[in-house]
Amino acid sequence: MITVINMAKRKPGSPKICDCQGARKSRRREAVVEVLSSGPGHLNAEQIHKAAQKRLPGIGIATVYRALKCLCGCGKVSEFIPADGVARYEPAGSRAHHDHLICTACGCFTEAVDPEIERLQERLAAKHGYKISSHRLEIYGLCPCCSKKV
Amino acid sequence: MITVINMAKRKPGSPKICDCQGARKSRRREAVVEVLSSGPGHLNAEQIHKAAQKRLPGIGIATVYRALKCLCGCGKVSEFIPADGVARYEPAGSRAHHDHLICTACGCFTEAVDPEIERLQERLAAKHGYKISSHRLEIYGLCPCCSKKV
DNA sequence: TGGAATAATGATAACCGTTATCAATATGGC
DNA sequence: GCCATATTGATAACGGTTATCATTATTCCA
Ligand SMILES: [Mn+2]
Ligand SMILES: [Mn+2]
Ligand SMILES: [Zn+2]
Ligand SMILES: [Zn+2]
Repeated sequence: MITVINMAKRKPGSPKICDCQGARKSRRREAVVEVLSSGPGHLNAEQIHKAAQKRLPGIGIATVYRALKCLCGCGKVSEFIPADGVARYEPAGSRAHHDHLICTACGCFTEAVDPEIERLQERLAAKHGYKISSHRLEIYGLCPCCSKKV
Repeated sequence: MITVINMAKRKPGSPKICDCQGARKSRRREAVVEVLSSGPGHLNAEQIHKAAQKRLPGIGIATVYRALKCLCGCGKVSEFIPADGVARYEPAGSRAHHDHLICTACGCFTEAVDPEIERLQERLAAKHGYKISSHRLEIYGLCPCCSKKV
């Protein structure tokens, strides 16, 4: 689920949300964006931090978390939290919605979308009188690679 | 996702998994089962602890967590972790699989199943060469009650 | 039935991902 | 350059969960 930051509730003087919100530019946020857009998707904060340190050796983990919140807030990045409870991040904005197949053996992520499933979710929600704002579908199992290894 | 406890890896002398596994009977585990089977579903550990204390005033939170792990391990209870990261528990065993509609306003849970969605998930997984072991579908939005209040 | 073996328990420390705090630093408009 | 303030890094705090360990409860069998 994408963390939506409520702009209205921000205290004056607190950090701006992102470049697109009139905030100042910073090399750290740029580094985080570069890591996300160049590396493989579905990285967690620690992995992003390590990758960012190769570009900016002194960057702290708190700054990475702040940048991620920032970038999620303005839609450049999307966050999702799989069953292990550790948030993963992937570039968003130009990328379309998708669900995830997650391998229980190697932990890899495969992106997938079934338009019919998406439609049926709307139907299911409507049947129960719900107005959908978002959904989360994760399928756990063995990826093709790990299936062979058994 | 149900936490599966690997019996083969248990060290000798460590607590047995559950009554059904040859473990000793205990009033605390019984109390936790009673709370789960009598109360509303989708309670978290803290809520279960409070309810259990009304039956057994001295019961500790650690025992509740142990009992829940126990009961999940032998299939009497199922655990799922929604987007807030806090595990919820509901009686399982006799109950069939279902997905959840979760209200973003009041936090209530509605259980729902669409057989077609279930089938299409299998198809989607097969299309990507996955062997499904489990899945998680959560739909977030406004419940009928909260929709009216806007 | 009384112990011995050991499983279960409660208190609490530890853990881990994440967020808050705060003094120091970087940025941008003038 | 100067000032206002946004950003930063170090680190403490947080919240849910798990590990530790001494004490207590349960089971089994002599
Ligand atoms: Mn993805
Ligand atoms: Mn349920
Ligand atoms: Zn795999
Ligand atoms: Zn509601």
